[in-house]
Amino acid sequence: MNAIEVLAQAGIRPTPQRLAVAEFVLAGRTHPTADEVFAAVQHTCPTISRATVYNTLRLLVNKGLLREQVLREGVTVFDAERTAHHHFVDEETGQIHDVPWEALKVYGADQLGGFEVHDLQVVLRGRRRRA
Amino acid sequence: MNAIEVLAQAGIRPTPQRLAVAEFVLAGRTHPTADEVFAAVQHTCPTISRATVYNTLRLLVNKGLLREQVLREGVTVFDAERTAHHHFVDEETGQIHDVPWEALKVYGADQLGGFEVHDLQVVLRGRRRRA
DNA sequence: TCCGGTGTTGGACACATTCTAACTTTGGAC
DNA sequence: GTCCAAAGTTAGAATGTGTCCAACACCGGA
Ligand SMILES: [Mn+2]
Ligand SMILES: [Mn+2]
Ligand SMILES: [Zn+2]
Ligand SMILES: [Zn+2]
Repeated sequence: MNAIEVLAQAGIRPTPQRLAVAEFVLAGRTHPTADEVFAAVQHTCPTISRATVYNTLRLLVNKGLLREQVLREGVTVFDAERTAHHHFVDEETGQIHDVPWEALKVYGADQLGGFEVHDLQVVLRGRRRRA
Repeated sequence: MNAIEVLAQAGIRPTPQRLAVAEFVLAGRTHPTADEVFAAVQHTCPTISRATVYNTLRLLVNKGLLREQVLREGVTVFDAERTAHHHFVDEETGQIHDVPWEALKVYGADQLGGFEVHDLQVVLRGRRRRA
């Protein structure tokens, strides 16, 4: 399913700007910031404005096609992977890597009295080992 | 051990400003932002500047007396609890609650090939059940 | 074709944080 | 006790991320 179809299915009118943003952000598994999306999208859509990038990202988040994650200081990153998973943050490069849900087991969350847990993830920080 | 002793032990000259910040931030188990520290500290030290609050917080972090946490969008929060623990973020109030390390068990982190994990925590988001 | 709604744009604004440059305080050296 | 260099503090400027706004452009149905 290509970007046009994805937008159509979500009831989003597929303007060139929205297509450019959606194609970039929904395809990769990097965890780009809004500004990284803006920079990337300018190649295919040179006149796009920062406001439209922010508007489109918010739209995609509200429609459930994209998730926001609070993983880096001072910026929001966007995540096209919508199924539950964990994150490893490389403290040197800032790069964020997905860790599959099945790779880690977390026990005890359902027994935390007083907390109604809507979302849970393990956040790991460290260095990615060079190959 | 009071704040003066803590600062002395870390080799930090105990100015009135630093004492006010340290007394507030090291005592509580809330997870205040820099601005919340600034507001709180003005009661005891009305002339303190934002720059000094930021300087002192960074100093405490660098000396290992305080930790920074990336848990809320757009702001850094500070954490006086230096032993490993997890966090529950109330999505309504923004309040952050500590979850004891022993309350949750995480398995599999040591088998993640390619990642050198320096730090690990479970981040839970949801609503705190009202009593 | 016309028109109202929708989308886009650049710049203004808001907020968190860092930087800067001047001023103040401090703790020895003498 | 005086003096000085180092350390600390300060207000405000600068930077960076994100939102808001008002004007303009586009589009789809009457
Ligand atoms: Mn959200
Ligand atoms: Mn840190
Ligand atoms: Zn992810
Ligand atoms: Zn904590």
